[in-house]
Amino acid sequence: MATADRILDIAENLVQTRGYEAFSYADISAALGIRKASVHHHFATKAELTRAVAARYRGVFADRLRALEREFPDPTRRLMRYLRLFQEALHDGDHMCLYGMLASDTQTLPAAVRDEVLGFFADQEKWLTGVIAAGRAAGEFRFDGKPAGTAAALFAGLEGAMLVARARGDVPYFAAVALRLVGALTSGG
Amino acid sequence: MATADRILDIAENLVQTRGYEAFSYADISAALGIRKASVHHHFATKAELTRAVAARYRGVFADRLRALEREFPDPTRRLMRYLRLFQEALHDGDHMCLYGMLASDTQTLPAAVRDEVLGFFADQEKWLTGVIAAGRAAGEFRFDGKPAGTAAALFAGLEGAMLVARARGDVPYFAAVALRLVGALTSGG
DNA sequence: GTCTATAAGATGATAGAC
DNA sequence: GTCTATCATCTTATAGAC
Repeated sequence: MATADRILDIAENLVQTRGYEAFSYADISAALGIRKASVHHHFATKAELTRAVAARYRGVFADRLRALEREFPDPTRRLMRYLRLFQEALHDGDHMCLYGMLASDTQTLPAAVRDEVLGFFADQEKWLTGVIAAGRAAGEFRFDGKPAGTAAALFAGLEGAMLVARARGDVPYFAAVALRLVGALTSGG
Repeated sequence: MATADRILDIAENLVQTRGYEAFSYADISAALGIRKASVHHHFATKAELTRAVAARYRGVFADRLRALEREFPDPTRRLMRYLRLFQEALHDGDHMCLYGMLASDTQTLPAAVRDEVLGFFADQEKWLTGVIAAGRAAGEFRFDGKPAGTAAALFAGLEGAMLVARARGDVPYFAAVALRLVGALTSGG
């Protein structure tokens, strides 16, 4: 495995656990066993490194969503698998969603990273809107108003559930809240 | 107004906009117009300063909830006013909920501050549980399961809506998502 | 209570040898 | 690609004068 990829793996974990401000080249150097200068050789600046982490994760997640579309034609099952992706991102309850974490650092974030965060949020709302609209058309979901509004509320709910779950180190809390959000938003009046 | 209180005001704003890791004694010194050493005279360590900010805000918010109970006996109106408190915390779309922001810094937070964060979350879930239970008893709300579960989902949803809204600088987004969460969670099956 | 001065350490980043 | 060495700057925090 290439050094650049190992650096991205380590940086991804550091951002998810500590955030943009609280991780450093020294952390990566220690975890990988090479000097700080060597890390800079692969990613010259922290802005470029974090942008690369964000862009890679976004692509990986988009691939996973496409896989869900292939494997789970049923909207309800597709949505349940989507919840599982979020729960997996929590790891043992000590990782925040990469983009939720970066969002909390919005004010100090390099512009290119912020663009990836907003792009990821837009990706998720668009995908969820499609699933929810298909579910209503199939008679599986019931809700008022446009699908986009329900999708936005569901996505925000999942981000908040991850934020609180990680503060508590409580994965079952996330699972319970996520299920209730889906239940309330897709079987309402 | 006492210097200590002005320091707390400035620190509160800095935590809500930049987070625990990204604010410094130098920021407070510049905003207040006194030297860093003078800030340390009032709050010896960053841990103690942040703990004081967190404890004060928690008390103020608890007072506001008690005021809502006095002024709005109707559960639906009480809940709508609760949403307004969250929206006000967003300011112009550039402030995160103080505790949501600190929650994102969980891993690097002093233990005393983390305790305040978890205490605030518990406060909010308990209060919301009471409002929701009263609303169901009064025939205003309809939902399955225990009130505590619905309260947890609503609170998480509001935190997530604030996180995403601030990243976008979009207050109307928060208002729309908050209303939909309340609608779905309190008028469901 | 506020100041000047200072400390010890971390930060992101660069130059240049191997 | 990795290293040593170095840089300017920032961080939290303290000592002691006024």
